[in-house]
Amino acid sequence: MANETQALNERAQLLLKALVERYIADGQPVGSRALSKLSGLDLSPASIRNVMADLEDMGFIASPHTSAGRVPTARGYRFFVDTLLTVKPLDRVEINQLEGQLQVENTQKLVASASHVLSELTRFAGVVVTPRRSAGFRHIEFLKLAEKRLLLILVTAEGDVQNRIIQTEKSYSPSELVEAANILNQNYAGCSFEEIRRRIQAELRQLREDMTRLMTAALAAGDQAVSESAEDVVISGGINLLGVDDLSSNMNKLRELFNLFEHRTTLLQLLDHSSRAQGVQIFIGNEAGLQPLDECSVVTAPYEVDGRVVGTVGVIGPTRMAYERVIPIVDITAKLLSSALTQR
Amino acid sequence: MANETQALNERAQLLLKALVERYIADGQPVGSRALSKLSGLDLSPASIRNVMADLEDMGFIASPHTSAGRVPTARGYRFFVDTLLTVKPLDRVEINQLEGQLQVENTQKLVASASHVLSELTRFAGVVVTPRRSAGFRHIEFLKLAEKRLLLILVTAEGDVQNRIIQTEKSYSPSELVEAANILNQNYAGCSFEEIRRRIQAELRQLREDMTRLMTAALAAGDQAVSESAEDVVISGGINLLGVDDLSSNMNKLRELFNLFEHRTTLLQLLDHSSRAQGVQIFIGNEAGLQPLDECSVVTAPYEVDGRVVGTVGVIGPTRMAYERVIPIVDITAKLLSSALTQR
DNA sequence: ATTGGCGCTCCGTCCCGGCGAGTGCTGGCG
DNA sequence: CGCCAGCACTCGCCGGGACGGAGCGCCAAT
Repeated sequence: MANETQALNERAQLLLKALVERYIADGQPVGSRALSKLSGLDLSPASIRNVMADLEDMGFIASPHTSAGRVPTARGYRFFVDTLLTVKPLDRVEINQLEGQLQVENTQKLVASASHVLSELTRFAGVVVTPRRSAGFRHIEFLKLAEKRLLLILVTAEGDVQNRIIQTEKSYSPSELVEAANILNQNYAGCSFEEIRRRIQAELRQLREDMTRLMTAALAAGDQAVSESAEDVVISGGINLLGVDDLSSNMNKLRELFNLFEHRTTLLQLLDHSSRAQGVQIFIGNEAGLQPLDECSVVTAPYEVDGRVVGTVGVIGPTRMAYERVIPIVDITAKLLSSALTQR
Repeated sequence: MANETQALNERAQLLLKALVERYIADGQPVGSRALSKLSGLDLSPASIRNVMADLEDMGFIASPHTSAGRVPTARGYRFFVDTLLTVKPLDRVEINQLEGQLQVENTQKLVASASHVLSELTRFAGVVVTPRRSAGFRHIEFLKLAEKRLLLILVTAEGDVQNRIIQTEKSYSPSELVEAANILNQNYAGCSFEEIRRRIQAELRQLREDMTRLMTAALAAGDQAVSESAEDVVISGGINLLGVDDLSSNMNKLRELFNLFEHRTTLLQLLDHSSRAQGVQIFIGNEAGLQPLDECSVVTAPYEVDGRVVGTVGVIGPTRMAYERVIPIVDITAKLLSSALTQR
């Protein structure tokens, strides 16, 4: 009677599955009566109730109050996604549509559109962690805007472009600017800023002092530009969560959630953490360890460039979400993003 | 008795002012009793009621239901901001703080931070229309990413940077790329893409065909990059509106509002429209002509570069907002943005 | 082991009445 | 004629009580 703490016979699993599916479908607590019809098993409501009582004891389901039906707990969802869920992969047509939505013009657009696609397809919030950059640059360029005002343009190793305005102490001529850029491009492309700064002191003693100063200023600005835009998380369609009744009933919860969205760093930690695993990963309710998310699930997948993981995509929605749909969407989006970035 | 349709004697104005101020302060309908204490006038509630009845007839105030106090109508607010309101300008300290929050590293950051500052200071939604660009470019550059894959970098006349990936049919050598960039920079910097495309056909017949093809491709991509990023509106802190009780009670209204935020173009029209006027402009409730905004006010001000209006900043909040604070904030932000952009 | 039946618990809804706030009106006063 | 005290009236906002429905747990019968 008491040693079924771990075991879960087939019947119980079937019923749990039916219950979760039903609850996901219409959001109402599921009663024994409804379950007896749905499950496919030929059992009376009374028998079902016994099983449900067991499931409740084991912590898979719970009743919101004495006489409502049962609702899956976080643990129930966990078991569901781990062993009961059957995901049907997206068909070709859907994948093509999805791919068509990605804007490949440049990295920023790509990331933004990926996030947007996730939110559109799931009608929840889409998140994408921007790709980690390697430390160096591929190309650097100066452009004179005004007397003592330069525009620094910097192409990262990944092929996206940063820019920054630099104030200088003296006015450099266009040819000086070209020269400085050439030196940097020819000798130091691909090195980390840290490294360059060390080497430049030693190697360029023969240069005029003002040139060295220009270059150090440029390197500082470049370093800052790259590190500042380092890792960020792009969130789309947070507004969709307003339309989710599970969440929009708790106005306060909702506010906490949106506050979390503003504090990017916290979210970043969670998503970064998940980029160590491979494949789709799911955090249900408090598993994420973030209180504002305790009625939410986060479905994530890492994406890569040339086989190296550089970021994470994901969806944030209510625990009561259609996992069998969301999971493949996140999975495919990560793969499409990987391949779009790898062609660079 | 009936010909005060337009006139509004001093007493009525004073009472209207007191009523609006009180209502803005605590959001409760204001009764005659409260008003008699607040107004400063030595009048009994009964007399006040007479005046209030007149104000109601004239459409300045209304009662939510038979026996609540009165609430300003859109027309009431309008009269209030037009003739009763006394704005106190921000003091130096606040202006300095505000200025410190603007991130001048580049145009995108500047615009984003301006929008953010607006939302932080007012605790409503901040909006900024990105600066209109002139049609041409200042500098153009090609960078080879892979065999048939180029990165096009384009600095606009305003000094900000666009980038775009171009697929080419043949593989160009680095020196060819430099040559093409030089031709474009030396001959056509500052011209509109339209104009260049016309001239290039005529003037460059002597060039090899593949060079012309490269340049036309670059021009097309550049044109697209510039026109696509043409005018957009950056919204910050829309979430703040969740915390505004006036709005968060009507879940549906709120959703409509956020939908509006997603449809940037509609908002853009409104804000563009307002950039024709000069100085701070206010749209109260339905004055904006947008149904989702009928319980909101929009406070806007145009900003300029070198004396030419190029965009608009603004705040979107509930009609019940502290206009005397919001107006100077929007005003100053527009001015700071103007001066930050003009120094380029 | 399964099941029908019974009693119980709890939620959601509706209805009702009291309370408080605020109004409109009237008649009296300076 | 302007002002004001008083009064009756109208609503919205609770809080309490009744009712129907859904669902459960338990038990006895099969």
